[in-house]
Amino acid sequence: MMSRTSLPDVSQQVDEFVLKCRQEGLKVTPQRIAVFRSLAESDKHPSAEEIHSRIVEEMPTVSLDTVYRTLTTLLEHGVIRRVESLPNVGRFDSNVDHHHHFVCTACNSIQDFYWPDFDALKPPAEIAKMGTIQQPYVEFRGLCRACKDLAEG
Amino acid sequence: MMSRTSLPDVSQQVDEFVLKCRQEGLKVTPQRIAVFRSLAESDKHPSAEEIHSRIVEEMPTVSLDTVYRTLTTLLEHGVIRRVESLPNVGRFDSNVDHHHHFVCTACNSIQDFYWPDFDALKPPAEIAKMGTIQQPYVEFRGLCRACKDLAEG
DNA sequence: GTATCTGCAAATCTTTTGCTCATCA
DNA sequence: TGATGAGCAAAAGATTTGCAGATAC
Repeated sequence: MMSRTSLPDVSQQVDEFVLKCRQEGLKVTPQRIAVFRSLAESDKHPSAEEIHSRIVEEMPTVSLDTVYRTLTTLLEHGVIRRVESLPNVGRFDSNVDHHHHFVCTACNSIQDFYWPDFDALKPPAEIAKMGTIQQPYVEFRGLCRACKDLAEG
Repeated sequence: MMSRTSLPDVSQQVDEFVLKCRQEGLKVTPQRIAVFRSLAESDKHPSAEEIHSRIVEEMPTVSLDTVYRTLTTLLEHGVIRRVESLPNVGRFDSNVDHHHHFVCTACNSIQDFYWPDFDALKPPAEIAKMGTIQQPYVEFRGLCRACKDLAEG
């Protein structure tokens, strides 16, 4: 897999996006293209609000709720991704020890685990350019036992 | 570090909590104890709402905003932790390739990176009991270059 | 032509805040 | 007693939804 430190070819990404939409039975509208292009042009992992304020400049009538709806639709079709794994509700933990999480993508349950082999691993060299690590954290996303059993029926 | 697969001793944790509050100059109130105890008793990483509905049973006048305020205070003093690293605003990514993130805890910027050495690592055995992994994901939390330079003046 | 999408407005949900009274140290 | 915290109510911020008109295929 190619690293994306170099500028991605946005128009090519948009072309692929259009194809993917057709494949998925999604209508290709100017709003959807604008939302996707804005996301593809940015390396800042923007919020819905930020995407909206960026695209209103060229498309003044686009509404924020269309941006939200578009993002949700594209997420559901796997065209884009959300950085957070959990829905927007704060979740808290009285365990302040260094530990990691297994997050169930179906029921949003969270289980703690420890992983000394990971803790011993040396971060990749390119990280030094990004900043100073305070906490290395692993999240395994998947189906928990209960949800898997349910799914397999 | 001890694994917490066995039931933690909640009253001992509450005792430590009381000491920690005194150390930090925080008043020890019944509401704060109730919030902390509820969190310590749970292994479900509950939300503010869930903590509240749990403690109103024994303390009917406690308000939800007190729970929020208490959680915020305890977070600020490092007594508890929030599972998510980012504030409650959805952040999106057009890069659906397998990759990891460096998240700045000061400015919330996010940088992508790739890490084949991690991808090659075998998950700990205890994970099998938890469920089926779909995506292993690493998040390095720390200060990005810009924020670090700012902090160092 | 028709199912799907957009824009608008309003609603919902989560979290924060100002104020006043109560309480812990 | 004096600073800090709690409760109430209202506000703020993020996201979702119902509906009527518009548009992609």
